[in-house]
Amino acid sequence: MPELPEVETVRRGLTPAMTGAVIARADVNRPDLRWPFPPGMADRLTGQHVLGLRRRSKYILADLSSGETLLIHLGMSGRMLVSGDPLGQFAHEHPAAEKHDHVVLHMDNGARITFNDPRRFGAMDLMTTDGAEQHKLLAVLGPEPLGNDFHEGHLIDAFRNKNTPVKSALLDQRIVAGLGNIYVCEALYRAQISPARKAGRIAKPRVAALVPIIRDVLTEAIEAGGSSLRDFRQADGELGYFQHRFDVYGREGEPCRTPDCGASISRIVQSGRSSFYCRSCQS
DNA sequence: ATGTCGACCTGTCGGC
DNA sequence: TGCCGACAGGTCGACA
Repeated sequence: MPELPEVETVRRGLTPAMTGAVIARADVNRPDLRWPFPPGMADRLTGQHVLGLRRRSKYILADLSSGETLLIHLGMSGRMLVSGDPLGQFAHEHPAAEKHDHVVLHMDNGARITFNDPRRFGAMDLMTTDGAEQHKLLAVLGPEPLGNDFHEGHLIDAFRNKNTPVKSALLDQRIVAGLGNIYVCEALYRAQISPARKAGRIAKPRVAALVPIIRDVLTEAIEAGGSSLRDFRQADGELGYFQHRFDVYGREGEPCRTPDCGASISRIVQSGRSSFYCRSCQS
């Protein structure tokens, strides 16, 4: 589920349950996800106050009172389920444990945070909060697409002489950090740029136009609560479940939404990933 | 340096 | 019903 808007949605869902609360107990049910967990992870989490939850690209960062920061990545299939009743408004039962519940945080406010990840491409690590941005996984990241460092000049520079398809370039987290397969497809459709076009062969005004388009797509998706299951329990007890309306992603063979276009959406495979686009509108 | 590709995992779905 | 291949929201690291 996780590109930037989904991760931001998860972060916002976790915040009322975690920020200001204490991790009373941490169950670590296996030694690793994509990589081994850091030594003594359960002990290093237990008893810590959660000072705040930040997001960098697709990573959630939980700052702890110990001076350490917990890094969380959801990989392809990672989910964070909040259960219990942190706000004291309703009496929710904790659900039964499920297969692939790898880490469970029991908060002192009664909330329970369950990390479930069938494919185990996700990750967790601990680092000192001071200098967290130097963590190996964070140090290589490019600018936040919604931040001030992502601007026309940056993208034009990054694309200059690039021989790789623009689809791959936008998935490159060193160029801009947070896009994934869905939102790259959607942004390229709005920009009317073919995913197969070489990044270095797009006219500068068209590259520049991508910047506000990317910001818009991501902002709209965040406002919509992400494009996938919102599988955390809301403060009002609702199980959020939002389905975003895509223009192209997953719409192979369906009609292009551009008025009077009449073409149908195509799917091609680029570096092993599906790209959806309109051959008529995008070049 | 740059670009491509396999690898890491489990689950689901469609076709035969 | 069962088996098999294709595919899935990511990205690291090996290799040309």
